[in-house]
Amino acid sequence: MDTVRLAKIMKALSHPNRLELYLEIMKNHEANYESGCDCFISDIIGSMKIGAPTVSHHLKELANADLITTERQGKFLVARINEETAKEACDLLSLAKK
Amino acid sequence: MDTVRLAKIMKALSHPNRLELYLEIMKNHEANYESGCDCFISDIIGSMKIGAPTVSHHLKELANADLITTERQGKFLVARINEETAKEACDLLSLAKK
DNA sequence: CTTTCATTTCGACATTTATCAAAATATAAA
DNA sequence: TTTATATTTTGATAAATGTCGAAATGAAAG
Repeated sequence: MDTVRLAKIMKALSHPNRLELYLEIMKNHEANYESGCDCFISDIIGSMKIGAPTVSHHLKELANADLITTERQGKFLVARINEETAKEACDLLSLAKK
Repeated sequence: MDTVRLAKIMKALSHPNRLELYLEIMKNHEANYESGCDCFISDIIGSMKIGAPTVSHHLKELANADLITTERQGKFLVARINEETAKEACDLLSLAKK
């Protein structure tokens, strides 16, 4: 992985509200992994301190960094964690703790 | 670890030049771990695309996020990786790949 | 078809930030 | 003490960014 791409991933997680959004999606991801349920953005928006336009903007940045994927299901938007990207970023940081 | 602190760590690694600086320190860190040598900033500056003032600024941000520590040795500045911080950040990302 | 609800786009604004040149400081060397 | 080298501070500037309100779009429901 090149430096620019890794920096992009880090940047996507560098803002408190956006990181919180990512962690929230991750929480749903883990909770619903076996049940097969999905993470609906509409459920998350209510619990966050920022408005819907800003959430939409942050979701695009997370998706643009390949940290999540999104898909529309009818009226709603569903988000999923891209495990591979998180793993790549983590692997690089891991070099420091060897 | 709280969200704000983790975001701060990510932010410190979110700029290509600053990330490169961190990785460069890490490289020295690993190369010199056994020999006990240190990472001299003066050696790094020449190989980077940015000037000394900017490097100094980035080092402060890395140190402020607890990603590195710095110490003056005579004329020179020495940087060391704080392994614990990298591990914390990595552990959080690891949640995604379980 | 109209209404309602979820999401996105647009336009704007205030804040942050990366960078550099120039000056200042710190420390070693001559 | 003077000179040379490494780093930091200051001041300034251009660019990026997070946020919101209002308007637009997509899709289901009545």
